[in-house]
Amino acid sequence: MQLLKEQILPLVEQAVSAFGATDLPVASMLQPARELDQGDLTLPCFPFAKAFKMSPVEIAETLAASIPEHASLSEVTAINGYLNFRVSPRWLASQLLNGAMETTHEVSDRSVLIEHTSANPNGPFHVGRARNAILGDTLVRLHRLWGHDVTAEYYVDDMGKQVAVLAWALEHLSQTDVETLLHDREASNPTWEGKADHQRVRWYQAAQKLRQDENEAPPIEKAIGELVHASENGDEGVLQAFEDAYQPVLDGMLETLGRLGIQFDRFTKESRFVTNGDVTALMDELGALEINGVADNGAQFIDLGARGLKGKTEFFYRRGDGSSLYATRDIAYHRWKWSMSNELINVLGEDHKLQAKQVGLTLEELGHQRPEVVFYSFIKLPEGKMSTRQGNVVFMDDLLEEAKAQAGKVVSELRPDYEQETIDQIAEAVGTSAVRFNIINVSPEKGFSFRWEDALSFESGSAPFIMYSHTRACSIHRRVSSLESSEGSDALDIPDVLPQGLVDLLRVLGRHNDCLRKVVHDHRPHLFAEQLLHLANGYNAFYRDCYIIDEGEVNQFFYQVSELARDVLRNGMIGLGIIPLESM
RNA sequence: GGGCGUGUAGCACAGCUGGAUAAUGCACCGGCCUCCUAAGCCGGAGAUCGCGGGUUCGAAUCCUGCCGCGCCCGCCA
Repeated sequence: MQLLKEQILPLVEQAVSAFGATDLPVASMLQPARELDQGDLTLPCFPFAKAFKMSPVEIAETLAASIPEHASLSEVTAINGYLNFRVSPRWLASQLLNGAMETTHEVSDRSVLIEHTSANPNGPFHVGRARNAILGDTLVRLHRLWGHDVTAEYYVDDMGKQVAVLAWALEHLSQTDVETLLHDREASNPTWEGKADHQRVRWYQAAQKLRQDENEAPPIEKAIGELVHASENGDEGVLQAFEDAYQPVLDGMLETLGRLGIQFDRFTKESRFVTNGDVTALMDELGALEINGVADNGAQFIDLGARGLKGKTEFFYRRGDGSSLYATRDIAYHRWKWSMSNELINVLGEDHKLQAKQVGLTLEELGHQRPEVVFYSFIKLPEGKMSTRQGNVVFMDDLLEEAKAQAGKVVSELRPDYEQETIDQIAEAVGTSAVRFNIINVSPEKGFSFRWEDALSFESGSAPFIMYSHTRACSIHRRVSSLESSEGSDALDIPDVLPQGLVDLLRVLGRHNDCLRKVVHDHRPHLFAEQLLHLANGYNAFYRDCYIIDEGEVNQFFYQVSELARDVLRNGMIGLGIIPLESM
């Protein structure tokens, strides 16, 4: 609890220096207590034992006796060698209600560019890709909540083999060809008949099937190879044909993402860096580097072994025919990004780790910084990995429909008096929020198996649990507003003894911005999801212990705490992409 | 073979810049709606923190060796 630490650190430092030791890192040793029933902050005294020639238990006791009383503290105790500090709930309440949470935000003029998702536009958005989008968008939202200026960017892969395959298929295969080729596959869901991503992916899949056929493949490979080659050389006609092929697919994907509340500020096409000459200039620069190397056929690489890369150290950036590679263009893209922003964050799948390292080292070689990268492990189905090519996927569109249907069922049971339109709205909000939360709730590096039952859980550890607490606060707000014609007393009267539920809520609120700070700096949004669960839980206990409206009378102190919690909940939910409904 | 990541109750998952009784949800057992939304609240039971060594006053956390799982090791994207 930074709020408390600022107050008592000088007291603790003074008490410790009274022992005669001056250069001890008291500031970093004074830490949040893990055992919350023991206090809010703790100072383990074990490291002092040697220097002071006393037992930790004695040190803690001596220190406890020498800490003066302070408005922010209700209790200082020594237990088993720990010096524990308990915050004064009254002090905490007055701090929080007087805007302490506003001022703990970081003041910064940094502009942050977060690139995420950037999925190849070759088919509908599936759950396997969802971790990138949800993680990335949550980072965007949380940085904004913290006060950063953020640009969310999608890098459009508009010139690779995947788009070439799509373009080729749309040009050369008829609907009948496609359906014949895919006769043994599941038919496409009629719900999405009008959605281009769902339609065109069939062409893509059919082409992939043809490419596996020994007899059919050679001429197709040749044609596709020529297309790729032309695109890499900046052939505008081919690039235009590619765009015509993928843009409707991309639009369909973005529609799906929009339903999850995910939006982008900018789309940057890969081909841009080829056609504007950046890639050529980059390759010339790389060629002049000391660690540049040339292969037998004229292909060029730089040797990153001397820069700490292990394993295969040659990093190829130019083919024998002089054309660029994906990674080369990625480096050009990053140089451009550095010209736009002073902090770069990329969200990438773990399969990109090596590539990201190569790109980062190369950027450093060119005198740039490397971007920060958030890696995540793939989402699998219980049956195995998802793949658009093999058709083994759960489409996000289907997941969201199912989530909405399940949520709708719950709402109709719980609120039989609601009208259908209201039920639909709530169900949509609950469904999409639950899906986001289910994915953001676990740390990115951890493997994740998608399970319907988890994604559609609407109970305690879920988004609806948080949403529900928020609606309770909203309900109170509505009632109080309707009761009060004029504002109540202005001088706030904080009672001497506060109910436990209230104290616990204040403590959760007191830690809230500590959590957000850590989450934004370390790129670990799942910890913020956990914080919001604690906050919702804290609000529920407060709600149980404190009757804000008792026999028609509004307890102003309770109400202000409720309003603060409502505001923090709301902003936190927006930060996670959970929709803050006012009733449900 | 090499590199990176991961392994915590029946299931899922937090904690990993070393610190107290390892947190939370699901499932399981029991209690709470004549009072602000019970999608809630309270209580109970459930864990040799993958296995073996080491460092330390103290190890889920750091080091090391095994084992399981995932990803990567293209002049593909």
